[in-house]
Amino acid sequence: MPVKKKGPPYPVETVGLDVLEDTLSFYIRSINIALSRDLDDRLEGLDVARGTGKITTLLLVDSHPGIRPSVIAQLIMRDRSAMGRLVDQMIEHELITRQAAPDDGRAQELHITPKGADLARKVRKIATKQSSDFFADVPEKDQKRLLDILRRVYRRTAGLDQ
Amino acid sequence: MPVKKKGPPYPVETVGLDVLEDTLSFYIRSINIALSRDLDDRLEGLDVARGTGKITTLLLVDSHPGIRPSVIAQLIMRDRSAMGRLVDQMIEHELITRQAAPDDGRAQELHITPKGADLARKVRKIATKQSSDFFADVPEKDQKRLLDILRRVYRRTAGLDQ
DNA sequence: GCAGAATAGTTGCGTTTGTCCACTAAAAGT
DNA sequence: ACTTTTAGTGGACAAACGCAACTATTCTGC
Repeated sequence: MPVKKKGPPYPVETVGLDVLEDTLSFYIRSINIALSRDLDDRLEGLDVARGTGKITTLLLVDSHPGIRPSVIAQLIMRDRSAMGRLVDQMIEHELITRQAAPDDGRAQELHITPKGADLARKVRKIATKQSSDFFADVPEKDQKRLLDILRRVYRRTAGLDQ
Repeated sequence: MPVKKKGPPYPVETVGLDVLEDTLSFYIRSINIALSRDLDDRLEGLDVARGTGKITTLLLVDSHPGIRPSVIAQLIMRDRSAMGRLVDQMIEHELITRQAAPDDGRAQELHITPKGADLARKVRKIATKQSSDFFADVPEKDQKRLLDILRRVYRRTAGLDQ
């Protein structure tokens, strides 16, 4: 007579995910969590940690001198108040500077500092490496495909197209 | 002589995303934000709102009677304390119940309540609909492909394979 | 040139969320 | 028996985000 094994009624490996099994959003959400953790680890101590929007901001300011907070806000899908706080932080860390836009009294222009430019260089390396590490065992072709699809979805969602 | 137009130095539609342009993680993160918001809207008032892990928990408990908190925790990539609080909440809302596992004094078994089962039905509809709505303009074939790829990445990340 | 609408940014507030750590109890390993 | 591992709990803490209200500036239409 077979002995009834102990242990959870549903061992993790065997649990079906119900309808979520076929739901893109579930995977996106989950992978996002893992991705964020992994990235945070790699950014250890780089005063750009918890890099939800800091990274994008840093890179954008670096490659688009004078870019405005509200533009970045839209790209990273945050509201202006959240963006403002982000900018405050980064100024505090001396990564960027803020000045009034010469031609529009309401707006600001952001610029990178030397320290910020330095960090941007490092971050670029880290970000690309993490992305390729993380998806390393996905065949090259699929990665490209994935990238294309997601880019399109993103652009539409962020209101960049049409 | 062309008049210098006013407006941001870099209009949103034209901003390049620097290296992030080709970084899967960036898109995943961004799409995740949009996806979460959209889902929250659709769950308006369904006391499973802010559905980071609630939805998965609800569906899993519904389809796997007696499943253990720690198993769910691993699937949704949370630590046990976060999971515990989640369970508390859901019990509060009378969606699930908690009882000691008969064969293991440390463990618990979760079961769905009628109210929870009801909600699960609704949530299943909503979750699948949102996922297909959101990715509606991605060709069917790509969706399948995307799903396959992401599922594999997820399973590996959650430690379900190997 | 003026009134009203729209836009950029700031601030306060509240809420949520999650992580870290320490602790208890039970089970498994040796 | 002794030690290690696993399941779950509870507290403290921090960070992040969104909403709403408010100011200042610019734009639109008349």
